Amino acid sequence: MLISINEQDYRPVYVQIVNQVKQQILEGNLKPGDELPSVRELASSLGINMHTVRRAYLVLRDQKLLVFRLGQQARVAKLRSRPAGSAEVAAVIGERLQELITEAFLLGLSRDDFRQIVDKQINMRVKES
Amino acid sequence: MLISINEQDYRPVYVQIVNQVKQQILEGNLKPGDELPSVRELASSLGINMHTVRRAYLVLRDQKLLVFRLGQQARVAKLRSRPAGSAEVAAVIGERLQELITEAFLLGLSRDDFRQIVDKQINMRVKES
DNA sequence: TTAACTGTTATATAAATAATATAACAGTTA
DNA sequence: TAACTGTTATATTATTTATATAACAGTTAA
Repeated sequence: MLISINEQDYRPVYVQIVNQVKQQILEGNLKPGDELPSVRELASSLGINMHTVRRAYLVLRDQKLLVFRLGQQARVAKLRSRPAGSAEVAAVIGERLQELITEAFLLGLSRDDFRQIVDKQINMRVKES
Repeated sequence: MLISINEQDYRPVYVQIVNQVKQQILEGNLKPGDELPSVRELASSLGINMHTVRRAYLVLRDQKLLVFRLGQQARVAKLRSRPAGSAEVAAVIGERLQELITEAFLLGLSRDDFRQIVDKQINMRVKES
């Protein structure tokens, strides 16, 4: 599994891991039931502490993306669709999107520039929606 | 000027201020040359320390969005267009967008859901692009 | 000139978060 | 049994965030 730490990234290491695992799941590189590398293994390959990896996994478990069984490695959870969210989810995403749009426009991008990037990113890595 | 601190927000207070000032500039509520509230004034109205506000202002100055003159309040800078960025800017925005898209899709949104939110947010508060 | 406001600088400290370090324990698997 | 899982506990370090005080220099208006 491809996970890497970017020293330049201002975000905590464990957050970077969380995001990358999510990405892998979305891309289909990690499918429901797949085992994740053990916390010790991933930690040693990244040159970081076991507990930092564990923290990332715990976040993912809280978000129902991973499941644990005692004595076994973490696995990707069955990704049940979450129809409940739609309205609230849209609100949350919308809010975060607004900040990115602000950023983009202040950096000189136009509406169409932005929409183009959206389309590119949407079609790039996503298996199916 | 409307600035508020959200205790629930996981981000540092100074980052929240930075984002909200950017938003105000983009919305046109703050125009080039406009004075910002003094660090002491904004701090006291938010119930936080002067230096926390100052830190936010310094970030905005580094990003060329504010200008300072000794003894005077911070002002909104002339927002010169930044044609230099386009390619790299698109890359940066695209990267950040990808994470948001990942998040959205894992929460059950469809491509069209997402595009719809984009359009809504793009047209909502932006004066002109 | 004074008074009251600016941002600036310096220093110190507190609080919270992030990351590491060790160690032992319980369950799983071969 | 041996070697691997995650789990729990505790302690420590490092970094970031935020606060607290105080003094200083420039601006502005009375």
